[in-house]
Amino acid sequence: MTIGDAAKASGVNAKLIRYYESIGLIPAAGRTASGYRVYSSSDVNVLRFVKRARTLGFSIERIQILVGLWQDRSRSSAEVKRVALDHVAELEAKIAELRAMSDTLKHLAHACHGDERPDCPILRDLEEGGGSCCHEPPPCPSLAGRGRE
Amino acid sequence: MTIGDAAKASGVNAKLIRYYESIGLIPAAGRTASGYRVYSSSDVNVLRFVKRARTLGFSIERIQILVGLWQDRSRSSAEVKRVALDHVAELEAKIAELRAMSDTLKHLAHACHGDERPDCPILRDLEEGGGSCCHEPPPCPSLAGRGRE
DNA sequence: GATAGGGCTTCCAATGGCTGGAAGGTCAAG
DNA sequence: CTTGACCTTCCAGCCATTGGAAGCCCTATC
Repeated sequence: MTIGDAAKASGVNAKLIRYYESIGLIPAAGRTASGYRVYSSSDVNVLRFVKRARTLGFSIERIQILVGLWQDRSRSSAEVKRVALDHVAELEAKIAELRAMSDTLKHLAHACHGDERPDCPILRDLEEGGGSCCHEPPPCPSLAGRGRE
Repeated sequence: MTIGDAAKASGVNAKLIRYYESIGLIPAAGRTASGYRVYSSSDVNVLRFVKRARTLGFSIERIQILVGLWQDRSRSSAEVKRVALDHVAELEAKIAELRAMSDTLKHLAHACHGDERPDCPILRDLEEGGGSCCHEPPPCPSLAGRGRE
């Protein structure tokens, strides 16, 4: 199997296969006399494993660990589960971060008329650093210390 | 004000200020005779605007647009709102993607005993490409509707 | 045997949004 | 005058790819 065949069989781009080899995620493939990389069906299985893991958002670093565990018959499922749950924790943290951004912006956009007039709470928030998302008429002197230190 | 002062006042790293200048996000600062960059308090306001926009996850490209609208007195709030809602849509798409990953992994991790035995549904999923996350003997047709499509 | 095409090889560069370091100039205080 | 904190530029790296250029290999056709 050439790299192109392995790419088709695994769903991983030939270019990406070379990259994965270059960073040591997968072992260096064998070569023909003329220098072409040669792959077996078990190499393709590894590539598919990597592809699926990437689809689930695992970093290359964690995939390296997972591949190692996968090929280690004396692994414990606890080890695998820990890697997975570490990743879940990172995903959840990222989701919470994006969720906060989105909610803030939805709130601001909701308060924005979205018409031809220039007045806009979104820009006001960006200008003021988000300190006072609610832009009430009273000049709120209590906010004097807002964000400048 | 030197770049260090502007950094302190705006909360944007001096290095990042130079970077923002280099990519054209902010205009090139004035210089002293000896080549030091000089900033005014309005420059600091721009930097704070950029910082807040980055905090809300806006791309540099969109921040450029937002800064332009901010400084355009004849802007319409509709333009600003559209930029914001485009960004919200991207955030929501990303959240959905991460949510799907996280849910799949949580499901798999839940099914994993997490003990000293090597048998692990997480690795099985990665191996099989996620085609059959439920590896039960019965093909569980009742689960057809939930999130799997 | 020449040629055309596809696939393979390597290396380099770019993406986004920074961050770090090296090598050197500048400035104020002691 | 020296120290040290600041400033300057440039280069390189992070993550996980993707793209392109230049050139070799292999097969098929004429």
